[in-house]
Amino acid sequence: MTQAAQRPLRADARRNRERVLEGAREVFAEHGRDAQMDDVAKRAGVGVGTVYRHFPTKEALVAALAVSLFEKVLQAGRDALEHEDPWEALTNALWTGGETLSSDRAFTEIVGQAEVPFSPELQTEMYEVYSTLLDRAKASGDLRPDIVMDDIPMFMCGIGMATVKPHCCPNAWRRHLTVLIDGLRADNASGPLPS
Amino acid sequence: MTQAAQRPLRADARRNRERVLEGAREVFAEHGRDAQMDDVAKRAGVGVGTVYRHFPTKEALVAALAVSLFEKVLQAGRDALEHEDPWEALTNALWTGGETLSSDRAFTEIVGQAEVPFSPELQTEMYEVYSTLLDRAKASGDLRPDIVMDDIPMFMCGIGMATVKPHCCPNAWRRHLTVLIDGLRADNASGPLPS
Amino acid sequence: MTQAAQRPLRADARRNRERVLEGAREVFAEHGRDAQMDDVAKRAGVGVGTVYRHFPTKEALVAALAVSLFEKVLQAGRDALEHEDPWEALTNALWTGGETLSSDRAFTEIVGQAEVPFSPELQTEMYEVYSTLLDRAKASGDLRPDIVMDDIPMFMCGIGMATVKPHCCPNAWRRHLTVLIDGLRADNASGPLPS
Amino acid sequence: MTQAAQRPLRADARRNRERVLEGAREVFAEHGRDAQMDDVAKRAGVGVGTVYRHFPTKEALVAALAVSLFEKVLQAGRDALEHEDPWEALTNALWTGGETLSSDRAFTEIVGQAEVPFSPELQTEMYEVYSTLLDRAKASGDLRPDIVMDDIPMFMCGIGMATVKPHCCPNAWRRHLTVLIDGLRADNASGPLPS
DNA sequence: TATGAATGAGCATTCATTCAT
DNA sequence: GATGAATGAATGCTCATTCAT
Repeated sequence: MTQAAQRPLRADARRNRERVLEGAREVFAEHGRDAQMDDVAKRAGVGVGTVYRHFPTKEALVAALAVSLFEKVLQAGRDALEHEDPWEALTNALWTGGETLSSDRAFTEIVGQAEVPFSPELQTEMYEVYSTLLDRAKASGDLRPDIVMDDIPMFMCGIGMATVKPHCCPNAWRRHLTVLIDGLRADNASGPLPS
Repeated sequence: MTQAAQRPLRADARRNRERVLEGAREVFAEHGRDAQMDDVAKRAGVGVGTVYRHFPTKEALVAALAVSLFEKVLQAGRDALEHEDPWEALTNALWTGGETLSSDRAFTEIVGQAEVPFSPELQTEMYEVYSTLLDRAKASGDLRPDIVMDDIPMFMCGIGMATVKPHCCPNAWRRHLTVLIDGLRADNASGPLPS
Repeated sequence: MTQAAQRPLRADARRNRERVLEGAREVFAEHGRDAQMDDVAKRAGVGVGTVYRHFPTKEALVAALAVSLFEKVLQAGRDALEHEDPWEALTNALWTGGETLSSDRAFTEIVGQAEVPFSPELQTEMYEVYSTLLDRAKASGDLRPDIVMDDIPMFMCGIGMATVKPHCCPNAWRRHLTVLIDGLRADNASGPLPS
Repeated sequence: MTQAAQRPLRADARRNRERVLEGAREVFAEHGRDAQMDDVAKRAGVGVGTVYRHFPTKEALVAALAVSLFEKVLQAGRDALEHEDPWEALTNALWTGGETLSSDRAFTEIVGQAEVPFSPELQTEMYEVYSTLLDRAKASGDLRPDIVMDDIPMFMCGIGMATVKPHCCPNAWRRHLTVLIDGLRADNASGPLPS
C-alpha cells in the first residue's frame, strides 16, 4: 500500500536520478572534475536543488559516477569468467573494461583523485572476480606468475590516460592495451616484476 | 666589476625563482592542481607577490613546472642516445623518464589536462631524440616495428597514473613499465597494433 | 495562474535587483568608483553572490547605474518637449537634467571615464530629443545658433563637477547652470563659438 | 660650505624630482588616477624607490601634481592683474587658466577627488589675486555682482571636464568657456544667482 | 643614494551549498 | 518534491609600499 502510494513518485525520482547521473557523466566527460554543479543540473534539465536532493554533495555525485563505471568493469570481469580458456577470459575482461573506461574521460579524472569510496561488497566481489581470472591464467601458464590483483587498476588507468590526451587517435588505448597484454604473457616475461 | 655589482641582485632573484618552483613542485605534488598560490608562496617562504613576479599566472607556474619535467624526460632521451645497443638505449630512456615522472604527481595532473604549451623547439627536439631511439631499436629488430612516436607519451602517462594512486606500492610504476617494455619487444608481439 | 505562480519568484528577484542598484547608487555616490562590491552588497542587504547574479561584473553594475541616470536625463528632455515656448523647453530640460546629475556623484565619475556603453537606441533617442530642443530654440531666436548637440553633455558634466567638490554649497551647480544658461542666449553672445 | 658640498647632490635630486613629476604628469594624463606608481617610475626612467624618495605616498605625488597646476592658474591670475581693463584682466585669467587645465587631464581627475591639500600661503594668494580680479570687474560693472570666489574653481572644473571626454573636438573647452564668459557679464544676467 | 625585488593587505569574482517559494 | 535565487567562504591576482643590495 505504502509502496503502491509511493511508487509513482519513486519512478519519477528514479528517472530524475538517472537524468542527473547521465547529465553528470556528460558534463564531467567534457570538463573534467572542474565541471560545475549548475552545469550538471542544466544538462540534466533539472534545477540544482534536484541534483542535491539525489546527491548530497558534489563529491557524492562523483563517487556515484565512479561506482557506476566500477560496476561496468566488474561486469566485464563476471562475463569473462564464462570463457573456457583462461587467457581468453582475462584478456576479454581487459578489452571490455578498456572499452568502458576509454569511453569516459570522467573516470580517469575521478580515479586519478584519491579516495573514491567503493562499498566493501563491491570491492570484495571485484577482488574475487579478477583474482579468479588472474589465478586461472597463471595456472594455465599463460600469465606472468607474479602479476597481482593490485596491478590491474594500474593497467586500466594507463588506458584511461590514453583516452584523455586529445590529440591521440581514437585507437590509442587499444595500442596501449595490445602492448600491455603482450607484456603480460608468461612467455614474454624478461624477468620477475619488481616487488 | 659591473657584473659583480649586478649579479647579487640577479642571483637573489634567481634563487627566489628556484625556491618558488621548488615550493610549487612540492605543493602541487601534494594537492594536485587544486593547490593554492598562497600555499605555494608559503612553502617557498616568500610572499604571494613574489610568486607572481616570477610567474604571471597560476597557469604559467604550472606550465613552467611541466616544462621543467618535460626537459628532464628529454634529457633522459639525449643521454640514452649514447648507448651502443639500440634496445638498451630505448629502455634506458624509458626507465629514466619513468623515474622522473613517477617522482612528480603534478606532471601527470598537468599532462592529463590538454593544452600544455611547450615551445616548438622543445617539442621538435623531443620528437627527434625519441624518434631516433625508436628507429634504431626497430632497425636492430628489437622493437615492434609499428610503434610510433605518439605512443611514447601515452606509455609515460600510464606510468604517471601508476604514481598517483596512493595505495600502490612505490614500485608500482616499475611493475607497469616492466610489463610494458616486455610488450614492446618485437619478438613478443602477438600481432600488429591497431592503427 | 501560471503567471501568479511564477511572479513571486521574479518579483523577488526584481526587488533584489532594485535593492542592489539602489545600494550601488548610494555606495558609489559616497566612495566614487572605488567603492567595493562587498560594500554594495552589504548596503543592499544581500550577499555578494546576489550582486553578481544580477550584474556579471563591477563594470556592468556601474554601466547599469550610468544607463539609469542617462535615461533620467533623456526623460527630462522628453518631458521638456511638451513646453510651448522653445527656450522654456530647453532650459527646463537643462534644469531637470541638472537636478538628476547633481544628486549623483557616481554619474560624473562614470562619464568622466571614457567608454560608457549606452545602447545605440538610447543614444539615438537622446540625440533626437535634444537636437529638437536645440533646433526649436535656435529657430525662435533664443539660443545661440552655433550651439550643437555635442556641447550639451559637456555643459552637463560641468554641472556634475560642481557637485563633486565637497566644499561647495549645495546650490553650487545651480549657480553654474544659471551662468551657463545666460551665456546660451543668442542675445548675449559676444561672438561665434570656436569650432 | 655644507651648502657647497651638498649642492651637486641637490641638483641631481632636484633633476630627479622633476623627472618624476613630469613622468607622473604624463602617466596620470594617460591613465587617470588609476595610473600605477611603477609606471610613473618607468616613464620617469627611475626606480620606484626613487619616486618614493621624493614623494612619500601616491597621494603626495598626486598632490604635488595638483599644486604645480594650481600654481600655473595662480600665475595666470597674477599676470592678468597687469591688465588695465578689469574685464579684460578677468577673462584673460580665465582663458590662460583654461589653457593650462585643458592640457592636463590629470588635473580634472585630481580635483575631482576631494581633499587636495594646498598650502595656506598658496590658498591665500590665490584668494587674494582672484578676489581682486573679481572685485575690479564688478566695480567696473562688467561682471555679475553676485559672483564669488568659490564659483571660480567650479567654472574651471567644468572646463577640465570638457577636456576629458575623448570624442570632443579639441576646442570643446573653448566653446564651454566662451558661453560661460558671456554668462558672466553683468549685462547678460537674467537674474541673481541662487545662493 | 638609487634600484627594483619582495611584501601582503585588499579586492573582484566563483561556485558548492542552502532555503524560500 | 522541484526550482533557482541567494549565500558567502574561498581564491586568483594587483599594486602601494618597504627594504636589502
